[in-house]
Amino acid sequence: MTDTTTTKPSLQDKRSQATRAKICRAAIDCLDRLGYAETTFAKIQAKANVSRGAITHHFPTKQALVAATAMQLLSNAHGPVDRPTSNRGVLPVYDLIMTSWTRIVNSSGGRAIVEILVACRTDAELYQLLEDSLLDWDRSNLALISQSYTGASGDREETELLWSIARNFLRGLLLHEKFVSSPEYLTRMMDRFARMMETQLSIRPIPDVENDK
Amino acid sequence: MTDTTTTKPSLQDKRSQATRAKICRAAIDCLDRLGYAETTFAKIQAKANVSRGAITHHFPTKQALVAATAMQLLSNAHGPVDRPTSNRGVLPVYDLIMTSWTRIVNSSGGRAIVEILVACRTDAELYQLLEDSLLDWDRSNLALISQSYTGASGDREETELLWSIARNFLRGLLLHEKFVSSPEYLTRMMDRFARMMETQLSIRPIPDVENDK
DNA sequence: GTTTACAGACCATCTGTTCTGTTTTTATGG
DNA sequence: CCATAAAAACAGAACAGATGGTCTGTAAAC
Repeated sequence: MTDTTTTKPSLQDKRSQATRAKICRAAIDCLDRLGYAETTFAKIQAKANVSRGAITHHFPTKQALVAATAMQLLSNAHGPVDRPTSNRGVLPVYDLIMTSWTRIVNSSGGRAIVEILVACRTDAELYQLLEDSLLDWDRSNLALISQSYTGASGDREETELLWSIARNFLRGLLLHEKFVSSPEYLTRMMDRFARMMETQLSIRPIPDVENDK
Repeated sequence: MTDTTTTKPSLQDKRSQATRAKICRAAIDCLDRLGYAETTFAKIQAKANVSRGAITHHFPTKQALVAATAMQLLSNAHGPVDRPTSNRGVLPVYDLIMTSWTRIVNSSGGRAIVEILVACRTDAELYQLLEDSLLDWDRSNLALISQSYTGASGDREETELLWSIARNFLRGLLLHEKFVSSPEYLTRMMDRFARMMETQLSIRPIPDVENDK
């Protein structure tokens, strides 16, 4: 469909991708505010200011639309791991956890992703569309982390396990957020978890850049 | 509605609560297998073998039905904390985590609860019905834990924070379960997390039962 | 005989999808 | 360069099916 060989960003493709992006952006907002079930064609249409026909033209089915939205979200979700806020060096473990929460998980996109993950559990069609992509993202995300961080044992799987644990905790926290007794309690939970992770995970010492093989 | 003063379990009340229980049981099954949105009156009706009228008689709205189901589920969700499998003494921390996963969170009821929690985030009416009950459950659950376990500092809030972290991790794990690369990886995650918790949480030493004040 | 538990028809509304036009872009050919 | 046909992007009406909620009727319990 879209030419991946970087030959020509033809006018038609540009227009097409523009509305496609508008639709996905509206979908993210709906998923965040309304949840998967209430994220309907009508709502997206109204939010994105596009016609019904435009949506159905680009996405044959609701699952296809959500799947496309998920893929776009995932590419943005490598965030604080990919580029630490300080331009040189790697984020301390404590800040990594905190930033992942505020910038990634507890954001509009992060909440949308959780809605999609939950939907995948019971929507077979959506699951099938996303299975491979999500497994790939998971792998690359873990690989990215183990480039900059390491567990006490130095084992790579150890690092990946710890980061998986952190991610799952943050996602679970999203479900609990509305039922936390006070906002400060949530802050303390985050702090306690981040301090616990500090004892298990640390920044990987400089890998001697020039002779890495 | 139901007489809480334990005066008379009248025949009518018994019949009423029987169908009510049948409906809730069917709702749990639907929530687990189909998710909140697809948990419809028709599906519940078919699964529970009751008439449409019976459902609407007991539960005026879908949110009321799900809220009632949630309350019933919560009372069962104190599980391994309440009664350890070994008849005397308290479960080791490692086993507490493992049992909570297999018996509570990753069970039909546990998955149903997560569906409800997710729905609460975007369904204002459902949230309102459950807000107080869920906060109460949270408090009593944390209180129960800090009776049998304690963190390194001995501080009660420390214990509660750690257990909250564990619960949120387990719930997050539920969302990730379908996208884990292999079942063994999930086992290793559980093991790694449980071992990490072992270093932070421990069984509270005998509280000298007679003079506790 | 009055209240409660249940039964089932009824309905307005919404949802995903399909289908038929219309406009814009692109490819073609002179 | 322009004319023109084909294809793609978009617009919006139409529709079948499902869903939550209401309403009337019936049997059981009190």
